[in-house]
Amino acid sequence: MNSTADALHTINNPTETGAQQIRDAIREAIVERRLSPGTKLSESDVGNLFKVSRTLARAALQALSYEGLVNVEKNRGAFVAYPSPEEARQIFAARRLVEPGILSEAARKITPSQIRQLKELLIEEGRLMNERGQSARRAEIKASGDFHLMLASFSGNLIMQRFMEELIARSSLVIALYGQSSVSSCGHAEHGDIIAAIERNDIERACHLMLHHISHIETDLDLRERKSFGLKEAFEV
Amino acid sequence: MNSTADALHTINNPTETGAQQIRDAIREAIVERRLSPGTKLSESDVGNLFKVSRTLARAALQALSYEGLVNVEKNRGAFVAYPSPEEARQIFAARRLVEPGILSEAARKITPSQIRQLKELLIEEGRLMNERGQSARRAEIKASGDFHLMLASFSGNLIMQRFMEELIARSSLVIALYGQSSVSSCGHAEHGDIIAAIERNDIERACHLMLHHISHIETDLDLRERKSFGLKEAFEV
DNA sequence: GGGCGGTTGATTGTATACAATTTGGCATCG
DNA sequence: CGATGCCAAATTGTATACAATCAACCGCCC
Repeated sequence: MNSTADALHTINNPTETGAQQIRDAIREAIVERRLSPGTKLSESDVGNLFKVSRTLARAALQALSYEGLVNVEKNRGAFVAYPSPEEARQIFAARRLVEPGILSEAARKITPSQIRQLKELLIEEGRLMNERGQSARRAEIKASGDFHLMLASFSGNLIMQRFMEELIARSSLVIALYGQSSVSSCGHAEHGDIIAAIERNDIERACHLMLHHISHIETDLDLRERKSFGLKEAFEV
Repeated sequence: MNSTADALHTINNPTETGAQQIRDAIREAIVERRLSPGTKLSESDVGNLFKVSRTLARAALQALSYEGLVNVEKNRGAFVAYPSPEEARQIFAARRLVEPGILSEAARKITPSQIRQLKELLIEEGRLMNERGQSARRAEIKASGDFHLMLASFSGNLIMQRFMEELIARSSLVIALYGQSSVSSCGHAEHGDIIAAIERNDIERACHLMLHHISHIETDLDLRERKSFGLKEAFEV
């Protein structure tokens, strides 16, 4: 769709072995919320869906479990992760812990061209915000995350970049589960403020804004233990 | 060996499927430097060694590649990771970025019992430092890393804990490759200073010490580009 | 009628078999 | 004698087959 954002995901090996393509496809489906948390991903089904053997399906699911997007339970199967409120809190705590540092590093070495890329992403994000439809909503979610990912890539640290990719993907899952308003919208303005602070080289301020931004996202969640998990209990009560 | 430290690694599922045991065994071998960076890990060999099929061997190697301890090259095989100087720098940059935050969080909620655990680990570390022999050296390396891992576990954030495990393991690889003096020794005193700072609740100071500690470890590396990697260039010049 | 145990079906765990790709050597040719 | 191209061995990529485990259902016994 937008080549600038997709470029962020081109950190893999040039040649992708089948399993990785499947992994990427499923991850995208999870992050874009086409697959609901808790959904069972049976190896056979995945294999049939992608026209490959269980071997590759299994490998893809294993890979996703390392990223925390899928839980595989021994002898039970793989399920789209269903983060507990506690897990959700830890994900955002982790983001508060690392994102200021990433932002500082990125801001320190950022080029005008890169600032322009950030602004383009911001515009794209705004455009999608005003569009209607599921597909636009998905793209908006993705663009919103890509802002943080782009900063991570500008930091020049591949390890932190990979970690951020994991955190952003898991955040998306959490928002899908516990998000209340269709709110990621309010994040848009904050992204703009952060860019502005970076541009005038006010790193301190940018970090401050980033922390608030992350907390705002988290505040908008309803993290009460509504574990409908055991659906039996829903009828027992 | 020492149950306190081993407890740190018991964050996995209670039931381990074969591949995970193999993964753990190989990881231990890499981290303890019984396997040199660059060593080829053929699927058949690994399978024969552990008396399992290639399927499980392959799964274990895949898992290790997600942790950055093994590189799998398409159609070429798996090799113990051979971090470039640039990768090494990024690993330590990542540690400087996250460890102060982890330390702050851990110090904030630490209990007297946990402080005692840290001290015990420190004593164990000192004991091993004065012993002779390869086996003691390995245990010392492990104990040194366990100090950081224990702090991460005390932070109460499983996500950061897992990330730290990856960083510590990869640090060990880097030290194996680029370490000069048999130096992790000097780290011992610094660990003690950090504990002391935590104990008198001087978090600011503890973080400061931690940053210096990490930098000291990195300073002791010889990160010059001796990439015999592209061996062509060795003759072109 | 309700709890209990075995049995069946489905799903995962593991091993083996086959296909594709790479690597090194050998023969051939310039 | 050196370079090039092809062939064979070895290794990885993928699919299939078999074993083990789990879940649900049914019948049985209390």
